[in-house]
Parts: sequence; C-alpha cells; structure tokens
Amino acid sequence: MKPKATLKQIAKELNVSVSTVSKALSNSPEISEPTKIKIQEFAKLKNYKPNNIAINLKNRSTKTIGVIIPNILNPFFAKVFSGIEKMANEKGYNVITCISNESLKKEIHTMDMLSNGTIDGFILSISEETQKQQEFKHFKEIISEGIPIVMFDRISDEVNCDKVIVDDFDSSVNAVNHLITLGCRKIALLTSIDNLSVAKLRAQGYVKALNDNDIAINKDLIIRTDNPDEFDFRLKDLIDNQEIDGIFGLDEHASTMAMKMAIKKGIKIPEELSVIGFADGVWSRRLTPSLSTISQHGIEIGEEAAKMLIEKLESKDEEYAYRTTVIKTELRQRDSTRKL
Amino acid sequence: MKPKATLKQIAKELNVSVSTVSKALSNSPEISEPTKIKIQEFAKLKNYKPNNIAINLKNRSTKTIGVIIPNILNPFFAKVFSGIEKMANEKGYNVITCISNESLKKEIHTMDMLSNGTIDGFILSISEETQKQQEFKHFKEIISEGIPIVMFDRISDEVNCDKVIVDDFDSSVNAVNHLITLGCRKIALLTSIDNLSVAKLRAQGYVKALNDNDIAINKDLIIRTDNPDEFDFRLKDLIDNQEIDGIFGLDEHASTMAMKMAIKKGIKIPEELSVIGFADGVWSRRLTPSLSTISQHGIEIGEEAAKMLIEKLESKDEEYAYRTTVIKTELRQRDSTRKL
DNA sequence: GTGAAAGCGCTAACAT
DNA sequence: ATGTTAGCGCTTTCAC
Repeated sequence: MKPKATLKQIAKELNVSVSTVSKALSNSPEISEPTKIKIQEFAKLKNYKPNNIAINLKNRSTKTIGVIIPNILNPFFAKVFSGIEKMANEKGYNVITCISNESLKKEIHTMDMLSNGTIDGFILSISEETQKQQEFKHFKEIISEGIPIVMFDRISDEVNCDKVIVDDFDSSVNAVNHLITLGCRKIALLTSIDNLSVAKLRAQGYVKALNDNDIAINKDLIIRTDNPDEFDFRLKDLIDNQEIDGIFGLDEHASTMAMKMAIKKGIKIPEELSVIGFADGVWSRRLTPSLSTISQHGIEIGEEAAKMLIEKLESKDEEYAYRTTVIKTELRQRDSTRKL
Repeated sequence: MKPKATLKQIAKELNVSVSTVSKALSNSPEISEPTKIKIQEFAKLKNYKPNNIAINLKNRSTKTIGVIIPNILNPFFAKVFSGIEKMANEKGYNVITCISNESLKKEIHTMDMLSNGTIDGFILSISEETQKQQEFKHFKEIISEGIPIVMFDRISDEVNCDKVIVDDFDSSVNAVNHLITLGCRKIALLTSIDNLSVAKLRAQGYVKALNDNDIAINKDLIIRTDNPDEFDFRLKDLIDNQEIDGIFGLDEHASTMAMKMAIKKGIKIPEELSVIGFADGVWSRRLTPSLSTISQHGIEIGEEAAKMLIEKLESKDEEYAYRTTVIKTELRQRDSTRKL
C-alpha cells in the first residue's frame, strides 16, 4: 500500500516549493512549461489526487448535499432519491443519505450530525412522526444557522424554505372525476397513511370531485387510518358488506390490498369494479390486472429539488425568495379501469 | 443568519486562548472548573458545533462510507442500502451514496471522485456493464491505494477483498427441489438478467436439481437473456406452445411476467402451475396469487457488509485476511405454489 | 491552569 | 518564474 501523495512530498522530491507544485498542477500560467510538465508527470506517476477534505476546509464548502428520506423501501422515495443523485452528480455534488425511518428523533439526530460542516444543504421529506407531532423546531434552527433546506412531498407550511410538491389535491379531483366518467357512483376512498399531509390533500380532492358531481359522500365507503392492520381489517368488512363500483386508493398498500381482496371475492376488475391508486415504480404494471395509477414523477421531483438547492447554494444573493414548485402527476390508465 | 461559531471567536470574546477553549470543551482535566464552565456555557449559548471538516483533516479519516449501488429502484438494493445505512449510523459513520446505473464509466468516475479523502472505504455491488466487460482494474487500484472495499451480491473472484454474498447456487437447488417435491416435472427456467454472475449461479442450481432428480433438461423450457423485450417475446411463445407445470424465475421481471401471462391464458396458479421466484420487498405479497419467493435478506446483507468494512477500518492490523460471508436465503411459500 | 506553536493538505496573496 | 507566508478550524505537544 503506497503512502498517499501530497503536495509537500512531491515538492520535496522535486526540490521545488509547495506552491510551485500547487500552481503547476492547476496549470497556472505563472509556471514555466518545463517545470509544469515535469511536475505534472511526476504527480501522475505518483498517482497524486488532491485531498478533498483540505480543499473543503479551505473553501468552507463541501459540495455535498444531505438527503433525509423517511423510507427508502418505498419506491416513490427511491425514485426521488435517484433523481436527486442524478442531478447532484451532474452538478458535481455528492449526496450523503440518511433514512429517518419515519422517526422524529432520528431526523433531529441526523440533521445535527450533518450540520457541522459536513454538508452544504439539506433535501428532505418530513418523517411521519414529525408530521404527527407537528414538531418543526429543528428545521427552523438549521435554516437560521444559514443551511438551506429544500423539502419535497411531505412539507410543512410552518417552515419557510424551498419546496417541491405534487399537486395532490388536483390529481385526486382528476382521478375521481375519471372514475365518475367511467360510470362509477359508489366510490370507496381508502388509505392507510392518513396521518400524512399528502393523504389529507388527496382525501379533500375526493370530496371535491364527488361534490362537483352531486354524489353524496357515503361514510361507509371511506377508510382512513394510519394503521395497516386496522386498514386490512376494515377493508375486509367493506368489501364483504358494501356495494362499490370504484376504488380510489391513496397509497400503494390501500389499492393493492383492495384489488387482492376483491379478486378473492370473485369481483371482476375492471368490469364490475374500477380501481385507481397513487403508486410509483414498476410493480403496478406487474399486477393482474395491471393497476391504473396516479404517477408522481418521482425522478423529476428529485431533480427539481436538487436543482433548487444547488442554485441557492451557488447564488450569492442573501435575498433569495423561497419558491414552491409543483410537479404535475399523470393518470396512467391500465387494466384496472375500464376504457371509455 | 448568525455567523458560525469557531474556537477562535469564542476565545477572543472570552479573552482566553484557542487551546484553552478546545480543552475546556473536550472536558480536559487540565482546565479549572470555573473556566471550563464559563466556556462551555458560552459555547452552548453561541450554539457552537465543532467543524467536522477540520476534524477530518486532522484525523485523516472521515467516518464516511462510500456506497455504490447499481440501481436503487431494485428493491433488493434498496434493502441492502437500508441495512448499510442502519449499521453505519449505529457505528457513527455517514454514508455517501452513488448510483452507478449499471454503467462502468459512472462506477469508475464515482470511485475516482470519492477516493481522494472524501470516504474511508467502499461498499459496492458491481455494475452490469462492468460484469459484462470483466473490467476490474479500478477496484484493484483503489485497494492498492489502501482504501478497503467490501463487495456484495455481484462480486468478482478476480478482486481480492471482503465480500458478502447470497448462496445463490444452493438456494436454487433447494427451490427447484421444492417444485419437484410438489410434483412438478416440466419446470421452466426464466431470466432476463442472464449477464449477471448471480443469474449464472442460480441457473447452475436449476441444472443440478433436475439432474439429481433424473429429470432431463429441456432447452425449450429455458429462457436466458439479458434483454427484457426479448424475454417478453420468448416468454409469450413459451407459455403459448409449451406444456409446463412449474416456473423458476431468477429475477422479479421474469417471475411476475410469467405469472401475468399464465393468468391471462387462463392457467390456474397454483393448481396447474407452481411459481417460485427470486424477489424482495413487499410486492410479491401483493400479487394475486401472492408469489412464493426466495427471499435474500437484503437488510442483513447490508448490515454485514457495513460491519465488515468498519471492522477493517478500525483495525490497526495491516495483516487482515479477506473474508467472504454467505447470507442464507429463505424460501417463502405463498399462494403461487401448492401446499404439500 | 493557561497559552504558544506546530501541523493536517491545500490555496492564494504577496514577495523576490 | 519561483518561493514565502498566512490561514481555513481544529487538536495536541510542549512551555510557562
């Protein structure tokens, strides 16, 4: 194992000063061609790589973004993450990733660990526990320390920062309207993530669409909980005892469990029951029948968030207004909904 | 936005020297109680956090692990990643993640970018392109620079380093034996990732199991390709024209597409056809019927890889033998295979 | 008990 | 064209 080459060593071996080496390697015109070439070749020979840590210390910037994701096993977050990583890389930034596991404590701990010079800014989606407890002090503190934050998907109006969101409300109105156009009148609203801000917005969209179409809200067709087990239990009851012709699922668990139970009961999809759900990733296509989805363009969300953060980091403006970008969803009609 | 507190500033404001502040904050017994308390309280007031970059420079260690993952949208890798992140965090390490996107060039570029002091070691799974081209020079170089690597899942025998793998061969023998026990005799072998080392091992297991049970290999029941479109095309042909009673899928695309096409053709699963596939994540449970899988314990793999790397980083032994850990898989019987 | 000084590896303003 | 110096923020040895 060769010892790592440093400017100092190279300088000594070549009998020049450290600054000469530094300048030669950065191709400064101050240095004469012959010495430049000599130094550059020697450096290559020694496999010299400038120590990034030293450069970071000097620049007081790390070109590194801290990303905090509630749960990487959720394909939506995986997509957003890959968008962030892609954009960051293009712009020459690295990405330190932490998974909050929906825990407020881990979120706070992570931000504390990284906000000491390790990263230049954060991109994050608020953990479930944080949203439940409405505890946002840690975000505000970080921002007041001059570290910019970009929030995506699960945001808080209480925190002043850049945001990238999905038009959850409009998407839902649109999706439920689509079900109604297909002839559905008894549309169930199902969610197992009711504690999240996005679920609330989506549920409001459902109400709006029904109202607009003069369809009465039937509470018996609505399951809103944040407990998957309770959800499954109530879902079974709903499928067994209620008559429905449409399902609007606010999360993947809700829509897929509903399809599974309906198929088990012998209900024909889409002939007797149309299903639309929020979902990401490749799996909705693999179901039989494939699931019609509201797709959230996670990669774009990630790219946009990274772009926003990097722009902020690289702008010298102290006065930089906070922006909120909305990424439109797309209704992907597959085989769980009838064709018009 | 408050200016960041540094030792120097605190020292000046308190009319003491930098080293006194440093010692006081690290609770050194050299400093008298009163000054210690004064300094510590003032530091807390100013929200002082020691600059990590400076500490890294001093220690010539970053407590950061570089992770390179071929594709985070694959739930297996997402699981491994979450295992790595969890263990790293417990041990006080951060994780810089890059996605190679199955590209050799990106893999090389990433390793080059990070091996300049940014990270202490790597955990990675080799990209598809790298495996195809059998190009491993960059790994060897990094190792010769003294930066340890732990490879997982997709590894190369050519590279000398710690490894964490799955017992792909044995798992396959076991899974195919299970199908045979269920009475299957015409078992299809399906894969759309045939270029990967793991697929080759899994295919060998299939052959072994058939041989052991004196079942002749029927080439018409085997699809091995690395092109999903070609796979789908050949799969349709196979389902339409061959008689099969079992399917062994080496990747998620293969098993799920096979189930989808079989259901479409009216074949009853599991009554007429049993399906087992390698798969991770929650989705195999959501299919109808739910898919019986060989589950790879991705989280454990990640945890083990992180543990290995950190042990290596923290051991002063120059002579540290390379280890290969095998994580056993588990056959999860669900509804796509008959019960005995 | 406190402080001065050196040094981690690098850059850049300022000599020579 | 090359070298000297200072400094990024911190720790640590050595003086006082």
